[in-house]
Amino acid sequence: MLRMSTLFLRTLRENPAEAEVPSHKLLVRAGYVRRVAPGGYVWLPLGKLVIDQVCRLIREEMVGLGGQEVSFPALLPREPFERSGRWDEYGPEIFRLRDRRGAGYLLAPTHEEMFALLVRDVYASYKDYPLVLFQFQTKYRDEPRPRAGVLRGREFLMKDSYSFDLDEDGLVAAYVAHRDAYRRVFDRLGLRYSIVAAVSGPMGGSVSEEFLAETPVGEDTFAACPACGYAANVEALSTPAPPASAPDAHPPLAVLDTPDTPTIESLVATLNERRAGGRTDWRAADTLKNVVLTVDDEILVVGVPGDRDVDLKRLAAAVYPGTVALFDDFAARPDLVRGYLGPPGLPAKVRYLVDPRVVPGTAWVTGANEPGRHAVNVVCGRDFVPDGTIEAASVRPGDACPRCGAGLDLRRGIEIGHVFQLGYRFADVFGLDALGPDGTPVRIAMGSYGIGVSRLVGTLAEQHHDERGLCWPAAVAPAQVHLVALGDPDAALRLGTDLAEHGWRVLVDDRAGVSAGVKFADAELLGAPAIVVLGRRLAEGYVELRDRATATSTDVPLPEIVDRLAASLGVALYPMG
RNA sequence: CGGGGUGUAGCGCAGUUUGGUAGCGCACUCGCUUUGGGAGCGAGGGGCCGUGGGUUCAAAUCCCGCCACCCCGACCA
Repeated sequence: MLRMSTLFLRTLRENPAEAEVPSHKLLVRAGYVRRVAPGGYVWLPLGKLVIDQVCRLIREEMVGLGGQEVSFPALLPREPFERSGRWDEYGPEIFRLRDRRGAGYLLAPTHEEMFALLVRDVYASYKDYPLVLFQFQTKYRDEPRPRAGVLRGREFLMKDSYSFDLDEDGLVAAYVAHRDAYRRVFDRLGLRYSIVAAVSGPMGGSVSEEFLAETPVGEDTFAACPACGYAANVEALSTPAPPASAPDAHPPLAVLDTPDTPTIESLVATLNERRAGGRTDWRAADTLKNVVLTVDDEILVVGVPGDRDVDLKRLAAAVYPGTVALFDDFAARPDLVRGYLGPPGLPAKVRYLVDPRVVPGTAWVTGANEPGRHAVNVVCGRDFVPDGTIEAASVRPGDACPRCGAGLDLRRGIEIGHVFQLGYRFADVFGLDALGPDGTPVRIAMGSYGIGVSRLVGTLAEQHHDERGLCWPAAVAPAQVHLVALGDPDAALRLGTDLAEHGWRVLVDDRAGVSAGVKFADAELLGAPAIVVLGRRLAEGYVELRDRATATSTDVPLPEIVDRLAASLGVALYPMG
């Protein structure tokens, strides 16, 4: 039982100036966290209780699928990460440091290497597998821009687990078990989320899905199909290609003078003014926009329909692990005519990739590679042949679902979990084998599965709050019952002790000399799901039971309060500690 | 990385234009009153004015550098 009179807590009446998103404002105002560094937060007693409850709940599910808990250091030697290539691949996101002898270390952004090495060193036989290990560990990533309180920090708590199997079927089974366990975790937390196809990034491997909690402040955009339920991160979304048609069905290519038309908008206006090709219905979608980029040090030109932009995140995912940047040194490349680029006549050595919508037989308006000139009826497959296709065009609501063709919705979400079938990437690097029954080594297939625990707390606050404050799900609330003592606190303390003995986490506001209004406001801000007021009707044997989420209240005879709480909380009970 | 904004007590802010010993609200301490929706009166404590340099008799205030935080842009061929 916690007592407000001694709890290390000071609520704030006003929002912190630095906070923008609701969860950040409320977690600071309600005294759950405080910022101590860019992207670094201290968890105060109430916040720590929530973290612990979330960990407990996740741990139950991980143990439930056969996982065994370990704990690695966050401070790791650099060699394993050099061997896997991620010392370089992760780039500036890794916090690197040296010890007094000059040896290289890092603060781990994730632990695949270490788990692969550990299992290799401990296990040797096929009889040892399958295996799932997990840990709760602080991760460090030098984010370019920490944001939104605990939603994107540079130091954060993660549950990461790793599966080790003798074959691909075993890996799939472990993957499915994790996916199911994650669904149970997030369902028990009352989160609204979607499981979406994802790109793997520095993890490598083929199959990966993200769990995205829907909220307007989310940093990930994903496409969801209202018809068939398909969902994918926009970075992983594939574009259905229209059927190819005969390239000869179009009039021959013609070059027009189109002065002062460096943008798609100005080009379309000019085409319509000039009645180019006898038409006045030219649209941006009739043009082919050619964007010059660099991938590492190589120049890449990407062609997308003119009504779309190149989405650098999608492009980066498509060319990973290459690093993408916009090309801007046109002065050094006079053969790349800025504003008037087109695929026929591009320098031969420049790689040219197009959006999947640009199929053979489609006709476009493009630059003619001369200042102030464009070409019409530029037909793919006749006038130019791209080097390939690439998923780089921006995704828009209504784009076709790759599975069923219906129009997609675009939504925003926070990545709260990610599951990967890594396959053999790390096992290959470290020689992770088991000796098989026939005496030959069997390479171990790995999976990697993460839940951002500290981010999850921020996400819960984001999805469970109202204008008065937080509103925790009972499963992880720092207190499931908040007792407000309006007169002498003795009765509340007795009831609190009683409720705690029934297994509830209880917070009693036993502060002396604090007005009822302040106590009510604090109770609503702190967000316990059930609030019990011991006030004016206590003498008659009644207390008032308030439901934080619905803001409804009823007077309940004192002897019935335990049953009423059990009914309204409706969850399994977990004793504090 | 670029642009904009902001750094003054634990929190929210004024003061900077026009240099002259640092203020308000909340929070905190003490006293009296009040006690079911952020109470009243009175008396207090607490600040290297982000940081380093410069100008000046004198700098929160003017000048230069740096750091941090917030927002926007990461952008179109």
